[in-house]
Amino acid sequence: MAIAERGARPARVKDVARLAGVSVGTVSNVLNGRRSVGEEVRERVEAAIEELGFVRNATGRALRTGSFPMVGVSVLDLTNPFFMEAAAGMDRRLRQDGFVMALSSTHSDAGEEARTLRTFAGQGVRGVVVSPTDTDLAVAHEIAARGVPVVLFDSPAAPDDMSSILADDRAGAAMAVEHLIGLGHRRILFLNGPEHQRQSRSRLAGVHDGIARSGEEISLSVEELGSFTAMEGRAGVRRLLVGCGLAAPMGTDGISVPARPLTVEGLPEELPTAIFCANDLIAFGAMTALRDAGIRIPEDVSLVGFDDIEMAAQMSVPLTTIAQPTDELGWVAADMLLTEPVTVRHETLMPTLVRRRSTAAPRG
Amino acid sequence: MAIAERGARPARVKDVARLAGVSVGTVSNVLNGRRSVGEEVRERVEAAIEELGFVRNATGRALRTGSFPMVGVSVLDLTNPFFMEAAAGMDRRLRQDGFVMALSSTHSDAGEEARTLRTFAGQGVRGVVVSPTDTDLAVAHEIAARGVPVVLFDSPAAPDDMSSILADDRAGAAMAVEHLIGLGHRRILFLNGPEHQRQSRSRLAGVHDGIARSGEEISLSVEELGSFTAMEGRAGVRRLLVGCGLAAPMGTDGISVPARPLTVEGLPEELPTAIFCANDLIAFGAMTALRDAGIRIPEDVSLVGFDDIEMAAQMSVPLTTIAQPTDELGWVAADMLLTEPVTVRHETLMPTLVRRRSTAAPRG
DNA sequence: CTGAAAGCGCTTACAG
DNA sequence: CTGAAAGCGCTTACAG
Repeated sequence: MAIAERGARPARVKDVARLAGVSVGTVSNVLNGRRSVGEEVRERVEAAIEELGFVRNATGRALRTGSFPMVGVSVLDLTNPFFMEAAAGMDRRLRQDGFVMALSSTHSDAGEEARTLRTFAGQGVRGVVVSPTDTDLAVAHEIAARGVPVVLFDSPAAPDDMSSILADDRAGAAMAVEHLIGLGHRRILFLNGPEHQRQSRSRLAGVHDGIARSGEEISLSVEELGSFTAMEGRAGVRRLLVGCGLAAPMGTDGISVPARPLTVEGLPEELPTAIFCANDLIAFGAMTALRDAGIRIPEDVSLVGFDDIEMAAQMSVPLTTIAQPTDELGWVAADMLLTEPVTVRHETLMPTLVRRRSTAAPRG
Repeated sequence: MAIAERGARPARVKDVARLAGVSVGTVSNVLNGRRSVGEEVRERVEAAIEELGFVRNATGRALRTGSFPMVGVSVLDLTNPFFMEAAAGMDRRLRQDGFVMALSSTHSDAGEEARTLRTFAGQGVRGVVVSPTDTDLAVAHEIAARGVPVVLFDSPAAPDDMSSILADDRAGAAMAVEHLIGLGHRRILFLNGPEHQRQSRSRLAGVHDGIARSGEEISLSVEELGSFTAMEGRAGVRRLLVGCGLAAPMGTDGISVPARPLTVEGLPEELPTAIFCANDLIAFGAMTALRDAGIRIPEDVSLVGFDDIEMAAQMSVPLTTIAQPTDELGWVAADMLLTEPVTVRHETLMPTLVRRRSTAAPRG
């Protein structure tokens, strides 16, 4: 049996009006509290609504008012914990106003992003929050020009027709490096994400800031990974260890080779005493690779992440990291689209250092 | 400047019709390919659409056709990797048909779930997929009766007005236990989720199936955790270790106390040789706690998870686990709502064992 | 093959 | 304070 055939036709304003003995305009007025309605009439209408189980049809309303109670959210990857924690914050804010969150993943593909944004616009969303694939904001500008408010998420301010919100990555990265330098580290590796992503560039700048500000002589090496993932972090550290003769090359099956036993005295000079990872997922992979090689955290190598996703506190060595105010970032992004009048705004939130157990003074 | 004031008014069918010199009905016909339209006329209309950058307004369309190109998805927790990987599968299927996914988290609260479902229904969604909070499906039935197709996700078949899709948890759990018994394990701990969740009960039944089928004498202990999280898994193993005298109690700050050194001979008899965790997150926490105590995986204790979330392969010891066809589960759930005619269907998919490095023959 | 008209469910000036 | 009517953008019988 086809589902569509089931079920009683739901009640409409017209049905409510008839039952209450008033006009549909009056029903609408009590629904919206727009004009003063007589006490007695209001009660009759409310009783009718109750009796019929009437739920206002959002489509009809949207057609009239021009906007559907929905906000579109376009993210790069649905399975990225940082985005999802931010999405949870947006959801919280949107629910307050009875809005719905339309969520779609672009898989970092600009074409998919364009499709998604246009679909949202065609559906009369109240606004769109987009974590942009790259710096080409053409389609975002296009829908903004069509009157759809957009907020750029985790992205810097763009020319005046769109809002933006992000954490200060540069300052956060500087904090991480200053923390390490403060502990006494002088040989530091920065495992960065791909350079074409804005976050990578900002965090690298912050690393240099931190070093400059410390006034210390720091030996810094930077490795650019292909993505912000655990797999890349693991492979990156593995390459480093192979280079130092501390591990055999990765098996072709992608499963790492068991570590050789290792004594502390055996750690070569080239090995950094601290690794700063551009996000927690990279740090997670790095931790695995270090552990495979029998290198202890933080005794042999200190590790710092970025984001403070939920998992960070649960890792086998709880991770010291730069915490983004992730939930708040999401909440504010949604709020920018809901509080009237909707204007172009730019917000930068401050990250904070969260000390856990993966950092300590360097060995030796 | 308020954003709402910006931008040119977007083109409507009327504008296209005027430019092409035809009626709006004809424009609609070429848009929907419903009736044969003259070749020359079609070209004129298409040119006009192109020139005006016309995008069909989904709200007007929805009001007329009765359904908005959107599917509502209600999950228990937006930051749960299993749900998000499933949501990615739904998103993939929905995008194919230009549908949008409205995603909302109920935080396992029945009241929130009711609100979410009613909101979706009021928005004229094509259908709803819901991962139900508990066994009270009253509101799901309510919207089904109002004509909104619903599919129960990760939930068993309900009485005939709703579709359902899930993996066979019971069979999966049996596989896990049979794998361990096959390796020679006879003392097994099952770290289960809360008993009020259907998954926990099914997986426990599967554990018993596996033991019964093996014909071996197995010493099984079962510990029920408060939730399917890493934190709970970690705490559960920690309690076990404290009970065996292998670890100091957890510090009040929630940070575990450093492990005491431990020799293999020192492992007490009461310690299970294998732990089966009701999901990968629990296994992740268990791994951390074991590592803290200096217990090796798999040499001292074997560990099996459930779900095969992305992280499973990246853990410090890559996790042997029962893989749910998560993406497919999501894809099929969405497909059930999109392929016409929409009928009530029930699907059960089979999980599979994925062997990685966290299981081996027992010590001794 | 094409057009004119009705209508989906709601909100909002406009009269009264 | 309340009602009648117009109209948001589209689709679809119904005529021609």
